[in-house]
Amino acid sequence: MPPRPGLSKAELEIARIVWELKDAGVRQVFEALPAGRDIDFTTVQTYLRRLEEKGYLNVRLEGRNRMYSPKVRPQTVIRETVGEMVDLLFGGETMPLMKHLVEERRFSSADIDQLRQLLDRLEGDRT
Amino acid sequence: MPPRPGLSKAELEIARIVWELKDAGVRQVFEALPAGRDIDFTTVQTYLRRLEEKGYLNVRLEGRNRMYSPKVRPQTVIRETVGEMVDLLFGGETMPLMKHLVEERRFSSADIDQLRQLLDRLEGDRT
DNA sequence: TTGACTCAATTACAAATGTAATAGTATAGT
DNA sequence: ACTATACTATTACATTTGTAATTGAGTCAA
Repeated sequence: MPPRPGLSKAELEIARIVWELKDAGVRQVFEALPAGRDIDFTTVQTYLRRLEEKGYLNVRLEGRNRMYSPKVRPQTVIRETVGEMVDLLFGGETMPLMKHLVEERRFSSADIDQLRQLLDRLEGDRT
Repeated sequence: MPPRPGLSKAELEIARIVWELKDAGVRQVFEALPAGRDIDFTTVQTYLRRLEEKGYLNVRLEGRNRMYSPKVRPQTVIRETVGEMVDLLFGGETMPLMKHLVEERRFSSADIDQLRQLLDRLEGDRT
């Protein structure tokens, strides 16, 4: 169903940086890596190239340099990735994942309130 | 942090079947595959072997046959897998994922109610 | 006892992934 | 013009993953 090959972990990590920067060359992406993420400049290059090959990024030549920008929206990638995980871990059902998250991950009271509001809005929209 | 190598998609698929069957030989796992999942018997064998090598399954000889059973609880695998995905997609924050799920995946009114109850309980327990 | 089966064990192998070295080319400073 | 810089492009390579063929050994039916 996804018209593109899936992203690997490392690719996803790099894609996120490009989403954030909107438009960036290898160097910028490289420098935007979180401190402590020890990875070679040329490795970042490879990931960016693969992201482009897979259809996730646009490339444009800025002089001699390649500038990368998002082609597929984060939301789309998120939807596909989460969907796949729900299939794999929960046989395609979302509720068990929700349950897991609510029970296993820590939420603040503010978070809980926010979630309640989300639910209210959701129900409102549907009715 | 995870003391075991991660699971690949195919391995996860097979692991889920073993969790369900509790204790099963290759043949049983093979037969428990969803109709339409076209995969060779020996491939299932390979996955089971790898799952054992990676420390996710126990093996025991039943006569001449290997019987596999879960060694790591589903909950643990789920926690690790979801955690990794949250890191990768949302920089470690759970709320954006919750938001995504609520907004992008379809929930029935019953689901929504159930979620509310979960939240109530959560808040109750904490207070 | 000889196939037909059923399993397990071994081996295979291409594609994907994580990671990088190397080589080539333009650019900017001296 | 020459060299250090900064990029790009090409190539590499081990590991993991998806998938299976092959080989060997025990078992059952005829």
